[in-house]
Amino acid sequence: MEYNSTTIEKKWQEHWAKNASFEPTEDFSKEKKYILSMFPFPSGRLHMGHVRNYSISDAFARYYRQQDFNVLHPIGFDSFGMPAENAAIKNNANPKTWTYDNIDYMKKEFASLGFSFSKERELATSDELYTKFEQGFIIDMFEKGLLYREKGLLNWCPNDQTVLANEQVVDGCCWRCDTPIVKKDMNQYYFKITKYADELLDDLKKLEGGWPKQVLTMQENWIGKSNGLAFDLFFDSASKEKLANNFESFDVFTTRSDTIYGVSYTALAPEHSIVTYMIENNLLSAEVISQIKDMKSTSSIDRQKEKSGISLGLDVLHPMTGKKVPVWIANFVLMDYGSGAVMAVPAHDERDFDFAKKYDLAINAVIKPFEGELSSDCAYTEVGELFNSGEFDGLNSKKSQYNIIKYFEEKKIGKKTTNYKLKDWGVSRQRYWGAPIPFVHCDDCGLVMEKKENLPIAIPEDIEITGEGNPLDNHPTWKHCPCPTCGKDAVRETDTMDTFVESSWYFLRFCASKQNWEKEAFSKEQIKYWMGVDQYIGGIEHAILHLLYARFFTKVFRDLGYIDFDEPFDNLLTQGMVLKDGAKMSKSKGNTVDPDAIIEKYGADTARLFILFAAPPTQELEWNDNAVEGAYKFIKRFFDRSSNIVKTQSIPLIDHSILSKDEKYARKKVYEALVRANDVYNEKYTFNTLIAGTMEAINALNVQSNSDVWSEGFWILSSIMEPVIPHVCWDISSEYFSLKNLTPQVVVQEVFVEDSITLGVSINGKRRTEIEVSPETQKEDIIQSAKEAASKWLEGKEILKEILVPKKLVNIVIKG
RNA sequence: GCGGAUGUGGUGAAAUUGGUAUACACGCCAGACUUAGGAUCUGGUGCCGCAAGGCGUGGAGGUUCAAGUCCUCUCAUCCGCACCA
Repeated sequence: MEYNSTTIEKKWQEHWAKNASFEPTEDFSKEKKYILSMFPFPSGRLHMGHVRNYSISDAFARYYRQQDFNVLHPIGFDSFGMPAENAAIKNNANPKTWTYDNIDYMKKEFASLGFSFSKERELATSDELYTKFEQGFIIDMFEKGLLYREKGLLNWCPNDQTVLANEQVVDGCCWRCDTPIVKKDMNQYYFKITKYADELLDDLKKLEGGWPKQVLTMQENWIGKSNGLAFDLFFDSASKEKLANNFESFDVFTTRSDTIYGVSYTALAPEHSIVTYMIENNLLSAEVISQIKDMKSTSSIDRQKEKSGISLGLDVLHPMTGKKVPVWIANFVLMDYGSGAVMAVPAHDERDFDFAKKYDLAINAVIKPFEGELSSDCAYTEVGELFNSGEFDGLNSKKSQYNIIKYFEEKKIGKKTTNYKLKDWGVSRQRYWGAPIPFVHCDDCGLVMEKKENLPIAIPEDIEITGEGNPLDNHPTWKHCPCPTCGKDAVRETDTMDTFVESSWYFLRFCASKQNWEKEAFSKEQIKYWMGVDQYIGGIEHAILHLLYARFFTKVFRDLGYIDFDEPFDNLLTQGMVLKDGAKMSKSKGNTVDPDAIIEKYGADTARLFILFAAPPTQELEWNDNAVEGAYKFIKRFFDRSSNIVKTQSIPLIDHSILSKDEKYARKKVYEALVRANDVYNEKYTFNTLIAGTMEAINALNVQSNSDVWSEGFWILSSIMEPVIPHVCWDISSEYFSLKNLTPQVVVQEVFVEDSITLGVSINGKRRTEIEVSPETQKEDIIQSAKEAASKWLEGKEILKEILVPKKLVNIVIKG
């Protein structure tokens, strides 16, 4: 029979659907594996990145099913978000219709690729049931003080007309549409992720080994913990007077307490409250005010180009010397880090140095190198010896930090402080297609949470999407509701949640079985059994955003008593990108390959085989049409050779000793592939080598004709390849083995016993020739024959040493 | 600047973790079968050299009987963060 991918794949996809082959059991006594790939946004069609992602997770899921684990391999859709709304604006479609149509299409694509997802637990985060549970969690978090509403300076995307979290601002631009963001002062809801900063940082240690180093480092940098000293700088009396005694002092933070004696000026962020006060009370000239305004409206990228500042005409008193120190505004001081004010030590900080040079400010050196001279051309930022530092003179600068912080603490003028780059997670979005934040604004009661029995607060479907303003806000009736507390007329919150809220707990929802699907988000017992995720697979682009938020939610849910573990994902595999012509596949570059077209031409098995064969999963994958063709040819050959199998219900018993050399070699290659397969699925994840091993085995089988060896070979090979090319393997397996070989395979050791061994012979480590010996040959005899074989190179030379590496080589060390 | 990674044939990539470098595949070359093939099959294919042989894992050193693998320095590329006080 000729290989026909379409009929074979259709046949087995129908079989799997009919038999619900991939549903996990509720038998919690079985060992489990939770295999999860990051769920897709329903953009309309799968792209090759998706195919790669799910081909990897499917290989794991199918392997562990064969190994008799209870496997959970769920799929869902991260279906809220702006593209749905943008599509609606563009095509005058309804976001819900658009989304669910896309989901239906993508589900068909999943099926046509043969992915073994659990169907029962399929979900879309825009489902009202999902919203209901999520809003319940939000209320719980609010009650615990982990969600709060506050006015703040926010990242605003003028194109998407919404606020963005810090994590969603990439190079000063919107992560979605690349529009430069602007700062906007408005009310916003925040998750108190900073409360967990230390734990999120410390627990990265628990993930070592299971997560790629790169991701751990990125999270560590993002949290950005630094230790230092915080203290107040007090104004002198003239300055206090200027400020009408509204300000006594301001707070600064430094990691370089050792440079305290070198402070020669201080700098405030242009957004600092003292600056704002001075502007509002006409303490600055019109020209200065306009300069500050310019500074504020400059994007963070442009601010980096050149340092600029303005003297405020104020002085503070140096905490150690009591000398006057001028106060400046500087564009490089960021309002959202520390207190928005710094002490400046130009002698030992490059930024401070540049600024001091530009504005001709004093440069007071207080650290000198242990050896050599201090240069005045640049800031000396290395460790050295303190001088001009009062009682601390002569100390090692690094070590003196301890003494100086201690001094501040004893005098009660400052204290040891830890700062983080991590900010609270702003979650409200001024958009329609999201889960409403379940709060109500009441004139009498203020901000009130919705009652849980009223959940979900679903979004209305009869909306008009114009692209201007928030459709929820514009809806004639939706936002009007009774106050949950006093019953008076009140107004609903019209902000919806960041879609990253949905993806922060979907992996927990997947643990819920269909029985209690409606009743509860998940049960403790189910969570206890299924979590943590044994293998999580997704793109590196989520290294910070999603993966940090999901870790945060896990810790919050633990503290709320829903779960009792700290980390959600035991192992993380970050797949590489799919490239074509050296660039990431993207519509804008026009270098995409449509998975549907590949499936139609070659079949899903070919697509999956190519993707897993062309590169290890963590590396970039370069698309190559010829190599896809090659994968197709291999499957055809694989299928074609299966005609050599004799039908059997169990693996054939073979007397190895009577086999020919070729037959023995073929068996060895088959079992080598099996050994490699176990290695790959359990440890290395380099599917490319497993596939290469199978190809070698087929090549070796092909030069012999023993039907038992063929049958045994296919019994094993179609088992280990099933996770990769499931359709053709099920077809062969059902035709010849009644599917009985899709089980754990036992490695037969006898095939590795060789009749003779080929050893390389090296002289001084350089390979010269080889010898063939029987496995029983004694060391002396082996070396003797090695010498004979290499006599040409040994003539007249003095032998210094003879080394035998069993089964590998002989190395003879000679003089000269 | 800080951090993380990666450098192996014409190409994608292997190398049992210190033991015969380039498995497997793509491409290319030759041959067979063909009216023909971009189908199939067989063989060849790191570089230099007629050969013997020499050279060869970004580069330079080092450790070792033995280095793609370990150490030191260095170069290049990619990714992330970045005026973070």
